[in-house]
Amino acid sequence: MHSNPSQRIDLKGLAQVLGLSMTTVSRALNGYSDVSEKTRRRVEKQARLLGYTPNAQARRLTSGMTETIGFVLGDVSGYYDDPYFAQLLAGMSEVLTRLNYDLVISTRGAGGDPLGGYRRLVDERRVDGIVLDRTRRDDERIAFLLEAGMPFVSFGRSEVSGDHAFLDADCEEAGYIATRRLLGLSHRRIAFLGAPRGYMFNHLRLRGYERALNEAGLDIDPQLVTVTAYEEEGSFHAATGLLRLDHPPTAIVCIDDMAAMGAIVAVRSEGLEVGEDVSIIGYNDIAPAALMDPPLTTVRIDSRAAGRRLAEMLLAVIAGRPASVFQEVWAPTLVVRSSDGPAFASRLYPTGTPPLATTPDQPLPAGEA
Amino acid sequence: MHSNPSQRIDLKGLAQVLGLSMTTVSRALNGYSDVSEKTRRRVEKQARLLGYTPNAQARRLTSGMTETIGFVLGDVSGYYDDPYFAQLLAGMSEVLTRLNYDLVISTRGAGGDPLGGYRRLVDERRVDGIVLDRTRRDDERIAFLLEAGMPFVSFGRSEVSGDHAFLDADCEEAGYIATRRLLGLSHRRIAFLGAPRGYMFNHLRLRGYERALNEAGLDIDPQLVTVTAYEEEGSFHAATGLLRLDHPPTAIVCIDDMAAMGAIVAVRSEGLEVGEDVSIIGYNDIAPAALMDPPLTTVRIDSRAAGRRLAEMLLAVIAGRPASVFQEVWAPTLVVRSSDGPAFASRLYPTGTPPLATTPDQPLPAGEA
DNA sequence: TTGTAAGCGTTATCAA
DNA sequence: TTGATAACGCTTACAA
Repeated sequence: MHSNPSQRIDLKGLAQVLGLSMTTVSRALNGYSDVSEKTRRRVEKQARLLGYTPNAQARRLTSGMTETIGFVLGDVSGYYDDPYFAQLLAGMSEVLTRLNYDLVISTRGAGGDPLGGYRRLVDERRVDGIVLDRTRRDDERIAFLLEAGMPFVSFGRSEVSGDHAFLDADCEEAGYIATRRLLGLSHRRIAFLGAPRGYMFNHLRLRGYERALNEAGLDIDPQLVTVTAYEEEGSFHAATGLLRLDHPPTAIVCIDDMAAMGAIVAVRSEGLEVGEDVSIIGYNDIAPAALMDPPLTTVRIDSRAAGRRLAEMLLAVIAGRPASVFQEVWAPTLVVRSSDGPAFASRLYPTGTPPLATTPDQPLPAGEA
Repeated sequence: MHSNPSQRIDLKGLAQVLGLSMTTVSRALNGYSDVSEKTRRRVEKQARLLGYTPNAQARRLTSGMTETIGFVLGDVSGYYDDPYFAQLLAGMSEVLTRLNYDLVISTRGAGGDPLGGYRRLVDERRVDGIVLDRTRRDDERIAFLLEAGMPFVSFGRSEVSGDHAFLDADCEEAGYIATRRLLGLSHRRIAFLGAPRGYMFNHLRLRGYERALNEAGLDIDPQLVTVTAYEEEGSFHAATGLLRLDHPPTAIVCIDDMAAMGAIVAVRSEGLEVGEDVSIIGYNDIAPAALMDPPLTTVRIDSRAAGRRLAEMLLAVIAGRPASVFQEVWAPTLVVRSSDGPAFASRLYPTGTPPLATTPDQPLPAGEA
């Protein structure tokens, strides 16, 4: 493109070559109206010729804008194995790059401070705005950012969510439609394989699950509601526990597809058939979901689109639009594949009548035909 | 921590409060030796009290360092679904944060220029260094960064790799041990389900595959070497093609675990059993690999550790160490699980003698017992 | 050991 | 329509 990349030219140099002042050149390049069309063209041409590009740091210092938004990784062990996360990133990057914005990823940093990573971004003014995910019911990050006056948008709500921007899936609906689907397949003992209770998405999905059950006239059996360490191994163990109950579930609503994978393995290792003896429904619809065996029935949310939208919202908030305007809840959709099936196919309850939550009167160990 | 977060204090303000010059305060805070211990303590205490943190932009402008390294996402469609990528990021972040470095993620940007994203980072001096991945045999990014004088490190070598830092798995070895493993299980018709030829890792792994076959006295059957679009769907189709050959393979070496997932689905949909009729070996050992059905035998490389090491190397190069010192090739390890098994178990060749590459004399369609 | 002052490369204010 | 000049907040020669 330009002659010599190693010999950078700055605004002053460019102005000198053109016989103009830095001011004029700067304005010509930034599309100000008070520059003659002729001058502008001349400047633009020369800039291109000499490969001039403004120094981002200098521009940031003067303008007070960093043209950067931040994302803080959660704890370092296994949280972000989930492909949904890469999709979220890719989606954000798509729109950010278009607007010449950078996305910086940092981690929480050492030390117990869960706010550490956020403090750094805020205090050192490294970013113009922040994206949060995996919100908790009472999320201290939200309080912190609100008080610091840092623009942000969260992927997920919280119970303290007031005047901030967020994008969220309708988690309650997600839990509801998954459970409804299973009820429609005549399942009566349906388990909920969840994440820790503090997470807002877990809370809401569980609520949807409970609502569906109640509407069907069924009680909630606490034994069927589990909380995992939110990892695949955790879900494997949790699912195994469920399947070894005196009255095991014939269906499991899983908090996400990764958890569903763990559950599938658990079902198999108990000698049972997925989609027959035990139905499984996931959440997210990550790429591997369609390729699993059996292909996973799941509740889909488009994380790449979510990433794009989150970035757009944040950029708008940074630009000064009131944050509370941007509060979106997206409807998830059920993607039916093959990991669920009618309850009567299950060998767990050959008589076809699993006991209700409160009346365990038909003991029958798991894994028997 | 500090009194009023909305009312930032800068170096000048802090100096004023302390009755010192900016210089002294700056040096005290940056650990210079020519500041009296007493002054330093006083400064540090006051700084903490007032919640002073240096403005990152200003520091960057003066120092000429951005304290940021860059990573450019490949094309936007499905490349980074792979969990290995999230691991790489997490690993890099771990060490970067410790040193107060940021990681910025950008995309290639619109327009056909494959160097677009890199140009932006380099020209606008947004980063001190760059990490590349998925190198190609003749990688123009390497040439570009070399010429631009931008420090970088690549995850993967290239054929033009001279004086730059890289970390790579021993890909040839990886292809070799996977193939050896299958040969040891008496397989004779072993396919290679690869990525496009331009990729260096594909090139080397294929070489390892070929070497193992040759050492075993077997010819390479071009029909058994496929190139996919490097996505799961692509590998599904490619694997299906392989299985429908007149003389289908009894084993498939896959370019990565995601491809292996596609292959597994293909095997099943042809009515065959994974690990019996057709053995599958993956690469990477992503988290879901152990949870798949059957658990995937794969060649493991620790991408999180790789991420950490890449960051360390890059930081060293940025600090001025000669790049060519940092050229590491890591040995991969075979993780045996259940997706591979002895050739005699395959119903594809009941007589136990699959034809060699050049002499297809025993036609026997796939999927027959 | 501490302070003065000159940058770093922009953008923005105010005259001309 | 254009041009001096002053910020922006920090680091670092160079003096004291």
